[in-house]
Amino acid sequence: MKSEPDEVSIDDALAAPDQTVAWTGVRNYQARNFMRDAMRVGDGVFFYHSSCAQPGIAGVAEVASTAYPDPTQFDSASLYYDPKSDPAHARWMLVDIRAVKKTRLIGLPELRLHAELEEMILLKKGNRLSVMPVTSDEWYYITKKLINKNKQ
DNA sequence: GCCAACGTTGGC
DNA sequence: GCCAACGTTGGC
Repeated sequence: MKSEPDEVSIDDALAAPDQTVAWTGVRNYQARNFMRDAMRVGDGVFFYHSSCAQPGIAGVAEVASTAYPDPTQFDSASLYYDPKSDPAHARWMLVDIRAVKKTRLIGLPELRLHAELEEMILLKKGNRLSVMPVTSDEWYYITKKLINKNKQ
């Protein structure tokens, strides 16, 4: 899951009550569908920093709630306000995310070095999704071999 | 700031 | 349903 660290960084999430943040602001249907339909409480999440000097995986987190309506869509003062969303049938859903730990920054160039990861949606040309699935093979490869790699 | 890639909108 | 125009994302 991508977050702009200027908005919510892994440090911000770790500092939040219960280390948990609501994943507000997703306004893409595919990304919403992954949160609404595919995520289960306890699923592992890579916390990715985007649109910043050093984009990459910055931490590990987990899904901490089932999907519910994103409150910012109904807040006319919010950047994420969506006047077309009907409160009776909310258009945008989100999940809560609990930060587990900060990791070393694993940037895109490093991820691209590994043939085991070449099918990652994150690394596909033109991908712009802010929420996307990771296969269990990719999850274990990154958590076991990259995150826990002896400090280089 | 640039720009490729993609999603959304809306006229027809 | 098509598709041009437009807006957004996000790495560089």
